[in-house]
Amino acid sequence: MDELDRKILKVLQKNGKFSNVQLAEKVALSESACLRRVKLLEESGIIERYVMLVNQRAVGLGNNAFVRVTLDGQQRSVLSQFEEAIHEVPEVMECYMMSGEADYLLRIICRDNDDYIRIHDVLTNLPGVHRVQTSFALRAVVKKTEIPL
Amino acid sequence: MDELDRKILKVLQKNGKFSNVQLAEKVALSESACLRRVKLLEESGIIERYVMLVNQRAVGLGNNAFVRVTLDGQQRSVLSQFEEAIHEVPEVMECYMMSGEADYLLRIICRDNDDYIRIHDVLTNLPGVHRVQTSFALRAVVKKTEIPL
DNA sequence: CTTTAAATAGCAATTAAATTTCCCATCCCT
DNA sequence: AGGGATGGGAAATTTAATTGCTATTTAAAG
Repeated sequence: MDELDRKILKVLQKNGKFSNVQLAEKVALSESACLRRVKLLEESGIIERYVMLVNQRAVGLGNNAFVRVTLDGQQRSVLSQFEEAIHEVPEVMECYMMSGEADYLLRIICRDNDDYIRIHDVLTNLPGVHRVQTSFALRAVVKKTEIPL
Repeated sequence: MDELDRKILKVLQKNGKFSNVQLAEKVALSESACLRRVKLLEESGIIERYVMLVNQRAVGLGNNAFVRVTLDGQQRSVLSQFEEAIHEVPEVMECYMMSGEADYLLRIICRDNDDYIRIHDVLTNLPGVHRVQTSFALRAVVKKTEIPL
């Protein structure tokens, strides 16, 4: 990964729709060389995938809630049962196993209060869940997918 | 937004690289009709943008930390100064204004402990910052960009 | 330093594919 | 029945991906 690769990644992180031709121009490289590099980045797994981003607000899912989950215990079986189950909850956008107080931290999205109640209920009844505590986001100040290179 | 639009969004959220031809086939629609719908979704702002996702781990930024920030006060000027400044910190992937305890919750990415110390220092010295408390993610269990439709 | 080998860039031509446009048909709601 | 919205098909245009080869650069070894 040299400077050119970083340049390519930066451009594509901003706009994944650029054609190889456009990209080549932006990074000041020939088309063939540029394509070669992109392919390598894809194969190496540095480039994970290309996606389209939907505006949460525009589809009525503008509310973000952070949920701290504590489990009944920390045995491997309890954890993996919970983790398997959490994958199936579509409103969970992120789920991290945490150090400190709670066992997991989730970001979930919801339409409104009633919707949250429904999801809260789902979470509460997931296997191994002991306690869930929620904090609501009032506003998203920063929301990026571009990682600094 | 009817069922067809949702179908289109679902497909494109999974893979933003599909050509209109491929997409049309997947959602069982003619190319022209499909293109028309995508254009409308783009213009309406429901489709926000297309991006390439980099594998955090693969570039050495595999650590996620959650930082709760409390400010000196809640006057509009304090908030907006902080918010403006936080935009300039590249390691901050998400920043939400929160209800409850802390004023803001951030997700930041870092290389390692030393890197975190550096970033912590940056955050601490942002305008208006009173206190920062960090929790580390030990592992990412779920990390999605697809919102349920 | 100089030589050599490997890696990477550039160029150009080919091949293939996708976007866009236009018009007509159809469906649906009032 | 009428009008608005949406779908289908196909042609025309534009654009991009891919390839093979040569030149150049880089890095390592002598």
